[in-house]
Amino acid sequence: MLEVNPLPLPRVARSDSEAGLSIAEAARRTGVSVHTLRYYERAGLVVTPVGRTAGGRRRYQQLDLDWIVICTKLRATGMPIKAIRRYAQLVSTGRGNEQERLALLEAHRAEVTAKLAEIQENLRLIDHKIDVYRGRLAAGDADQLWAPGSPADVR
Amino acid sequence: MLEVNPLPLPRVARSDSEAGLSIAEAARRTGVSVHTLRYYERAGLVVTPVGRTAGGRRRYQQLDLDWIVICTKLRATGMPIKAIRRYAQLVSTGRGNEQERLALLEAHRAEVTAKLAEIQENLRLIDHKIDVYRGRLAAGDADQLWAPGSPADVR
DNA sequence: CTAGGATTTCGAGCGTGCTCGAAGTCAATC
DNA sequence: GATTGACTTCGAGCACGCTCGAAATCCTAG
Repeated sequence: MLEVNPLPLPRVARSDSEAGLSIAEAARRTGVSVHTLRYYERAGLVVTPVGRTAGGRRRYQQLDLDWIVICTKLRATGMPIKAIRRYAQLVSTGRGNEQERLALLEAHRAEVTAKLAEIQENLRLIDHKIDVYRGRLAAGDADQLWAPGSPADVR
Repeated sequence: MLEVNPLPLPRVARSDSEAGLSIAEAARRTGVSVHTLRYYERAGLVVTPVGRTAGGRRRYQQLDLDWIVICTKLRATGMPIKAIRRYAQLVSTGRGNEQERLALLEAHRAEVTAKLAEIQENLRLIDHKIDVYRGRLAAGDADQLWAPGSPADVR
């Protein structure tokens, strides 16, 4: 767990609405395209509204970036946009819905582990085929152990 | 290949073009919808043309089913339709391209293992969050260890 | 022979998650 | 002020992998 870091604010006036990173810089730091950043915002994935300058430009704070990175990680596990939106809603609503957040995460976790198991299981088929082909090639093309029209296994 | 049967040749018992399973039965046995079976065929995923009755109905043999199951397993690891088509082409072309088949499988294997690693890595975030929420709920809602506006960690 | 269910082809539609483009705004520099 | 480039909104477009539908045909039961 991270420690809360209460001190590091004295430098700049924090309520300055111009403070923060441009969308291009936020994209660079999170590894997400500016298009996708805006899409995520439109899709309701943000917990707290991204700040804006007087002129309407987005200004990203560290918290925004952190949340976006969390979103990308959830996406990387296959969590659908809708589920992330729901989770974001729960988080932004604040305390009192921890039970539902937990349920959402647990449900997704179950899907991920099931998917992992499925992939791993089917990866064995690929490994097996790779072994077969390596064996065939090592033995030389002409020397076929199996007849043509042979078991599906050798395909 | 099947023989055209314009003349009465009632003798050859098993090259009967009516033999084999209906598409509905093939769907039932492979766990793939009839729509998808036809789609896979259109998409060029089949190694050998599925047989037809005189009336034009598909008749699936065991080899066809086996291949379809292989396709579903490759799909389950995330192999794109295009790659499966390429692999099917290589297989149906026959001997002499084992090197390319192997390369295709190895390339896909690399993608799968990378994807697995990524999912597993990001699953840790989910596990961590689940732990946090379980801890929070076990400690009682009112007893928050962290302040509101706390680190992204507790979201 | 007729009814009706299964199957055919092939194009269209759908859900997901971006990705792009047009037209306009903002802001820094000349 | 004018130019230039980053940024804005919002709808459209795209890639993928199915999924569906319409109209015609096949085949079996009655």
